[in-house]
Amino acid sequence: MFKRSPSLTEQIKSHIKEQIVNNEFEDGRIPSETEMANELGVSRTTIRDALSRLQIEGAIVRKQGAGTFVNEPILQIQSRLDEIWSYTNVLEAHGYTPTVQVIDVSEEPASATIADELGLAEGDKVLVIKKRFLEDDTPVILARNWLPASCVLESYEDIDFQVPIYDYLEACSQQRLNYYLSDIVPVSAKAEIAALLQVSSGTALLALEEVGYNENNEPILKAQSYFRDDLLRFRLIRRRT
Amino acid sequence: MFKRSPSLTEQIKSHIKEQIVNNEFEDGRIPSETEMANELGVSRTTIRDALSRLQIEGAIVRKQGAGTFVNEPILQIQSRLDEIWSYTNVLEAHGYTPTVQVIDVSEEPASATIADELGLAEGDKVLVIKKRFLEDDTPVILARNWLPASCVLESYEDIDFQVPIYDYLEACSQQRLNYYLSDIVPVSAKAEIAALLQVSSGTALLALEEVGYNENNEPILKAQSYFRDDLLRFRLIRRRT
DNA sequence: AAGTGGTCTAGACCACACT
DNA sequence: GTGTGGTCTAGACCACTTA
Repeated sequence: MFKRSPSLTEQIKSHIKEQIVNNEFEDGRIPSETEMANELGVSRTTIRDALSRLQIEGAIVRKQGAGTFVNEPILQIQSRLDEIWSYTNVLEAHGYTPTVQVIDVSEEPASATIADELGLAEGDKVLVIKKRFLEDDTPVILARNWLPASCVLESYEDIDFQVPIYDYLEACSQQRLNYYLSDIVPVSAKAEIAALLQVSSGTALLALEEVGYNENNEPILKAQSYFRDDLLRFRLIRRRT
Repeated sequence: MFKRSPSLTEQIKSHIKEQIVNNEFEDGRIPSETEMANELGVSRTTIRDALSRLQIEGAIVRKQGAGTFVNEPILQIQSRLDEIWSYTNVLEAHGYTPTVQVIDVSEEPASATIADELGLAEGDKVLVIKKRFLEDDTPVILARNWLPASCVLESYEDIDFQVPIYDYLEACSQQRLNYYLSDIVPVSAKAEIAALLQVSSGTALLALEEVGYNENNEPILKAQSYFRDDLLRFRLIRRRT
């Protein structure tokens, strides 16, 4: 029934996830681990691994002695702040069909702050990319990215900056963006930003100030993003630790 | 070397975590799974379970073929928004020794919004608790909680509301708070809130608007919190999914 | 080539929840 | 008591990194 690659566990995870979203389980109760293991012809360990991954995602809850259940409220959330990656995808998940505007691309010497955050020397060249995400001519997100010019292999005029920044990084350097460490900051829109987002000056906006790291935990990217709270709201699950 | 309870896995997790925080690993490299299994006299599965939990916390990274490593940048973060639970603990982690003020406790009929969010009928009694968290007479957090009066077993005048709200819930009802579903909202401080947090009106504040759920995914608590961004900043890790 | 983490099996016993 | 998820074992093979 299942092939070798991707892993059995991953295939079974997808299989169960599909049944969940199709609402195929009575009362949100998922069959017992032993039952599924027999049914699908794999060991219970494999089933358990698949369920563990779904549990981490928040799709299910397990209750010792009682059973495993679909986690309905959490499945409803469209934009979990800890899970967003591409802004385009976030907007699509909200039901928008977004467009991306590249406002400006320039090469600048690194300020002391940016040099410090990216592990560069002050004055080293950095590439600064400004973008705007809109839906129906209404701006929703404003983003600014800084990355070391040393990682840019080709002339940047030739490049399509509409692709997500991490795709660009992977393509033009040998770097792979692994995770962001983000500060969550409430701000009052200053004139420049207010104009670009078409809100009145002083409007409360949500901002992310973040540094992106590669797989060796080296900083490779700084980003600053502003979100219109009236059009896009982020959510989060806070679990007991 | 290890006892039966808590589980072997949990003991080994703590054991490794302790070695990590004490910086006992050369170059942040953790011994191989096989090595630790032999060393500690348990099966490799048990070691792997312990490491998996540390990985979920973000304390380590595993690289197939290479090894397991301490995740230094993530260990540095003091206030991860997805991990906070008690505000008192958050402030302590920031190096403060906070005090808690109970501003007001009252019983009110539920508005339509609150009734809807808590699964009550409009007009049902709810208990409203307002608190303020300070450090050295400087207010840092403002919190308001709504909970169904029906779950309050005793007269609320007798109760010490300084304890975290989830402790109170567990004590006075049979409910256990399992997780919050939180909206992250940037706001401009209105006069009343600005006064209580001692900031000027219009200051950008971070707010959480959340609903707390019990283990059966039933809403049992509504909360609204305001944070002074200049004194307390939340962080988050955004991983690739 | 050697060593690492990733996957998978088959089986055992325990702790807890239902009824 | 019966069935559930939680823990744990011993062993096998695979995929990948490193030297």
